[in-house]
Amino acid sequence: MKFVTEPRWLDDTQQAAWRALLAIVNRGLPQLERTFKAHGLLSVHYSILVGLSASADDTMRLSDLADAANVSQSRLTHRLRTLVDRNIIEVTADSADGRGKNATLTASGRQLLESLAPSHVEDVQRMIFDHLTATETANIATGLTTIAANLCNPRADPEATDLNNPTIR
Amino acid sequence: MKFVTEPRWLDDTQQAAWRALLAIVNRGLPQLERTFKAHGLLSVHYSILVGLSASADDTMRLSDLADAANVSQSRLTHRLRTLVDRNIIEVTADSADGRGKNATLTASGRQLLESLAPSHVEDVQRMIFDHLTATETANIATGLTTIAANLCNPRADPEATDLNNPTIR
DNA sequence: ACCAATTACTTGATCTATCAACTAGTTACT
DNA sequence: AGTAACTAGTTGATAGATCAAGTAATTGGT
Repeated sequence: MKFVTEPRWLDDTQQAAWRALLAIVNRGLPQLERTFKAHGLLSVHYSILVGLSASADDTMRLSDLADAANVSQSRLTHRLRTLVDRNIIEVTADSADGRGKNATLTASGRQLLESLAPSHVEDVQRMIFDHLTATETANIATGLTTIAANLCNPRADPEATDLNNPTIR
Repeated sequence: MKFVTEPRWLDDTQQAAWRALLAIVNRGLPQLERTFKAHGLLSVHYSILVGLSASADDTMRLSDLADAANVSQSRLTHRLRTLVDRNIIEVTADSADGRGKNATLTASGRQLLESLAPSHVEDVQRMIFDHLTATETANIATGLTTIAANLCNPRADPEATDLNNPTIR
């Protein structure tokens, strides 16, 4: 006798949510990419600029920036090349920690971000929020935020979960 | 005097929703990919199998299949290669329309799908729905479905919008 | 019946993502 | 102080995504 558990299939509501999410990701997001492509950039580049601009001095440690932009360090390194070459950001060695580097938004980088932002937010509004009531938006924000909060950090050690913490009393 | 409209910036709620969505896409979905990678497949492949299995006779026109899987025809063609080579699906010319082709799930293809599905839905449950109440799930389903319904079909002609239809009366 | 326009799908070039392996600097332990 | 383990970031190989251009069959207008 085998003890295989019956799969926890998605119910109709879950299916609808999941299918819709996949549609948004696979059809919607590529549309947003095109706005950036028109400027020779990717959405990753935009996320990097946004991440930096959110910092007080437009400067961030690369590892923190990767985290803010939801990308791996490797991917950040690769995508950073373009931005440095075009003088959109500058990367300097960290004086305190010889391993670390800091990325800073240049003046023209900030200018670029500010020129890109309006059309991007307009794209997002048209694609996403124009179709929702304020209540629906709030509901989605609540749910998605909860989900996002429970995603483990890609940079975090897989072993670092405390699932195996028995808490002996 | 310039007539530039002030950008429709995202409010706090919208920002939260959008940031959470990006986190789910950029951190969560790659995790799901890994389950498929363990079987030498991509999530695209899985979508293709799901699309086919949803059809009555496990058969679909390639263009319909691309639509069901939310991918371009080109991408479908490229990804189909693996599936055909491994005898997971079969592709045959359509007798009625000489241009068209039909993809069919083979017996071993269906078997593969059925072996993959349980771990995949478990992944989705753990990542998404385990963190939501039934009400939250329903709310998200409603909102995301509305958004998805308003995404234009990637296969549709960009000129085909009726925005320029003056409706002279 | 003809030919232009459209549809269905494929191809190949180019760019992007991922992953494992690598360098180098830092921390912690003894 | 010496060294093992860890952290920060880079690199390069491989594979996937995208896009424009291609082939071939079909439709529609005259």
